[in-house]
Amino acid sequence: MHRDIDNCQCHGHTGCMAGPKTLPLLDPACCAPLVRAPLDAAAATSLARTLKALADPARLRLLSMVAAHEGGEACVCDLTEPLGLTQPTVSHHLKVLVDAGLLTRDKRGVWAYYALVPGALDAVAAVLTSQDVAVRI
Amino acid sequence: MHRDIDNCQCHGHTGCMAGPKTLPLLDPACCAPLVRAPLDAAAATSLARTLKALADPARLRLLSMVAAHEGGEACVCDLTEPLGLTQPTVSHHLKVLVDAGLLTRDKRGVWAYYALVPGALDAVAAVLTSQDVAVRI
DNA sequence: CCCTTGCATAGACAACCGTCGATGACTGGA
DNA sequence: TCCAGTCATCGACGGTTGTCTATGCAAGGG
Repeated sequence: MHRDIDNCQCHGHTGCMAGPKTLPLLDPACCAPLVRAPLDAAAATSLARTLKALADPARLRLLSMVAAHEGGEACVCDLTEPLGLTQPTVSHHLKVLVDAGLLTRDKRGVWAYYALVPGALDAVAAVLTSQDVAVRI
Repeated sequence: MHRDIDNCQCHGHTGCMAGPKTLPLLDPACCAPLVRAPLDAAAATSLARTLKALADPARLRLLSMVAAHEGGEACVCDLTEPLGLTQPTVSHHLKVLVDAGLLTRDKRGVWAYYALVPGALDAVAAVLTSQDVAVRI
């Protein structure tokens, strides 16, 4: 019943064997898909931290709004009004997403532009799914 | 800039055009991957509810322990001791996962057997990822 | 018919979370 | 130099959550 955590095959998703600092919150969970072997406490805590950042309606909408915005980036003033929340609340949610490694923040002049971290959401999805997937494009 | 929500292509993941009652919490988010178009409030709330059920170390470990257990099912007494939590707490977490549509509960005699809902985690992963994936096996 | 076993529920409590208004910091013009 | 605009931080408040102990309920064996 021993499962091959050691003999891990990474499927090329971001954050796996890609250096020391990429997606730190996801690394422990890397190569240990949820349904293949029991998670140890550390990996569970790490993955839960990332999922907790995602598990909020406002933050999910922020992610999708940033992704759908022209240029793949948006500043706070673009997001406040369509989201229907105050500017401090939007800033707070964006900070949570940045801290979780899901968004990047780029301050240019007076504006702060937020953008998706490429592959971050895919890495979360890869841990959740049991299917061995092939990227089509 | 109009994105094709109407002209939706389902990739065959569970809960999509598969009847009225399968995975109710995921249906609103179906066919609207996070990064393709802005989520409306209802879809965001629905997806957040499912992710909130996942965003806890104990529940993540429970999911993986149930999946890795022999026969793909486990009763509460199998999970309490390795998890290091009391029996009421384990029962509470299992109820949260059942209510989220991620686990099934089958009472046989004195024991309650929990098992993964097939495709439930894959459906969550499919919403999170932007990649058009092909199942290999 | 009792007694043990497995599980769910109820109630309580501390910790955490989402939201707000108020305020401060910084940038770029007039 | 002052002002307007953008954003982050602070402090506060109500609601939610994870955990526990205590208790109830059902099944099965003496």
